[in-house]
Amino acid sequence: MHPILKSYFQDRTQIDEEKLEALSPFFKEKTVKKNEFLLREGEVCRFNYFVLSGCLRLFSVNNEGLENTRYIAFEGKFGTSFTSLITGNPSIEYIQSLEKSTVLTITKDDFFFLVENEPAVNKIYRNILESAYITTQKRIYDLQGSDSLDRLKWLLKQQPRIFNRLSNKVIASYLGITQYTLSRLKANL
Amino acid sequence: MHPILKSYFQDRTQIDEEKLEALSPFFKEKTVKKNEFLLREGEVCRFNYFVLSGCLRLFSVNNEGLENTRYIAFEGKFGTSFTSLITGNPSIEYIQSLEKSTVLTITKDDFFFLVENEPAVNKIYRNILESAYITTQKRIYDLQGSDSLDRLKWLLKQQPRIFNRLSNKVIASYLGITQYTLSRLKANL
DNA sequence: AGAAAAAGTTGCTCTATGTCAACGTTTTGA
DNA sequence: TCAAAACGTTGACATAGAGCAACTTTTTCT
Repeated sequence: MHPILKSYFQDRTQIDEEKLEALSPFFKEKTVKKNEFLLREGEVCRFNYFVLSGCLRLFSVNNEGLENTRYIAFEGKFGTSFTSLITGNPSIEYIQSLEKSTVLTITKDDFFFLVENEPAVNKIYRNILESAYITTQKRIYDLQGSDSLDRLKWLLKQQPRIFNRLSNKVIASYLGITQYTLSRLKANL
Repeated sequence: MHPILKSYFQDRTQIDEEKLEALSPFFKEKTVKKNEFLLREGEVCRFNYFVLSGCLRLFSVNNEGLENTRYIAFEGKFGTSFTSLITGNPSIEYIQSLEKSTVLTITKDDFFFLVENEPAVNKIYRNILESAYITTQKRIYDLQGSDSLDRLKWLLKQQPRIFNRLSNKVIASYLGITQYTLSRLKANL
């Protein structure tokens, strides 16, 4: 098993080496170019992705054609459209690599089979959902109750990788503001 | 076991009657007055709540003293500050009843004990987290990418109970707008 | 039932942020 | 490596929604 995924499991479960190796074949390594799409709006999501290097972003396009970014998965994180994966409905969001990336892919069926039958994967899945809950709770309150400058300051402090590695356009779409506003805020920091 | 909670389990798991009855003693019925607080900001959350009648809201108060509502749990739903329950950290949000309500309470320790040891409760917890994921994904995109009127229309269609049973003040705090704006939007619907 | 408090409405004004256009800089890809 | 495209910045202007105040209506509490 790839050492980054191995650490991920060992940090979150008490799984033994033997079981870890048994999980390994479910994950296939895949290289994706910068800006490549792993999922488009309207498609049913069929994979869960674990990022080894690079990063993936989850975003949607609203009525006016503007992009809104919901989540960035950096190296050492799972990232997929769980909503589509869980419901089997077509995705309302896109998955796109923002850098040349390497990911491990596991199919939806394999993933949920392991969730049901392998306690360590059940635990991992619970952990993913719990982490998502915690970060989105904060995110909803931020989007409802903070102005752009406070959101930017928070990003700078709590998510420096987003600020340092990604384009202004993506950062703005993550903060829920235009690139123009972001550019002005940065000039006044 | 209370019939509403029983249906909740039976709709989501294949648990048998005997096991259901074994779970029953973990849940204690509690009556709460309208506007009563079950959790305040800064307190560590110690319970999970299942609403039998009435409703609970989860909200926070921002820097300027304005309330932002994140979630409303109506009858037949679990509602608590899972972030505080999971992390053990003091809550950043309040839990308040908006109507005279009856809830079943289960302690944090009992709840997580059952999540680990009773497959049906593990499944229920997974289901709660998955539902939260699905609704908050949509909510983030709405807050980022729709204007107030579109959010109101969506609420009207998708969450009529919120629109019909709750005060304008609460509805506004759920939509992330002021009560003034909501009042004007309603006049123009 | 009736006083007091809370909630809702509406006019006026203000402000943060969006929109559009122009222009310089960086990145991309043949 | 160089042209084209994408990205970033900034000014001028537009606008959705906030803030405040005055007033009416509804709810709460004793």
